Amino acid sequence: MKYIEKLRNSGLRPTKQRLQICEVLFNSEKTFHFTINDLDQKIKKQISDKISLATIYNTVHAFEKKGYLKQIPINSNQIYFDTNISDHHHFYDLKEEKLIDLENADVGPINILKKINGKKIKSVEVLVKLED
Amino acid sequence: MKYIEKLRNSGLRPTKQRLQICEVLFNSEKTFHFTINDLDQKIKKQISDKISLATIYNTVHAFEKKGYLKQIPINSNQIYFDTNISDHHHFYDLKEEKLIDLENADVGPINILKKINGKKIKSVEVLVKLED
DNA sequence: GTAGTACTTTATAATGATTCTAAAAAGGTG
DNA sequence: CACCTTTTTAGAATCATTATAAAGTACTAC
Repeated sequence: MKYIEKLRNSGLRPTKQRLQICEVLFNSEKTFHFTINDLDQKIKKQISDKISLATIYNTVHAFEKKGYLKQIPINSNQIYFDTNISDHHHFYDLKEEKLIDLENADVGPINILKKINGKKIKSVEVLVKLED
Repeated sequence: MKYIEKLRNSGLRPTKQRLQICEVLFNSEKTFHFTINDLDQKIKKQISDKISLATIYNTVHAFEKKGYLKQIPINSNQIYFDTNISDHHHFYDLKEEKLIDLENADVGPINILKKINGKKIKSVEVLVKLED
């Protein structure tokens, strides 16, 4: 299986559940945005075994920590994740409550002029809210 | 009282509670970031009357809708608000879990090249995550 | 392969922020 | 003041997320 090494290399045991979640998350043409609830539904559709909600939470957090998923900073009652881990940004359509990718090339270069002593920049994320 | 007109002009009755919350939010030299819990604490310290938590929620949402407060897009278990409603951005210190204002001038001009049909840009918000 | 250990999964309970409810209180108008 | 509408309130309800602790599984050494 193609995800066994990936998991092992990052110190995660390649359990059946994790491999199945990898299939759902990473085995698709396009990257996508999801909430835990979205993912739970998707798993129910695509996987015949049942995976407990707690495991889904654990796995998503583990994958995020390892850098296989990114959280999308947005105010919502649920946390949004992205399988696109490249450096990029988002549109947020307020009416449809939908996220749309915004590649780095679609945003001019961003230069943060202010420096904070002893801290370094980990990421720069742009959220563009859209209305009709 | 200086906030009576402000409230009346936006169609909100100037109740005792709303005026007191205005004092706490807007009667300070500097703008600040807060969660509902932060605000609740601040009110308890500064105001002798008790204001119910439900009223604080109602009022903050009403003020946000009227444009007197802004939500800060950030993934957290609590919603962060800002009394600084000018067009600006934020640093987020991951370790200290603290927000720091980033004026527009501290960020180079941002040019969103991609257009979405039938939608217009309402806001562009930048979140810069900081680590040690 | 087996034994031992550490990690993982699981169902369920607990937590905690936010929203809902419906009754009491207060503001606004004539 | 009398009336109607808006607002406040305490407490209950909701819902995403996290904690718990027992059972199951992966890995390592022999």
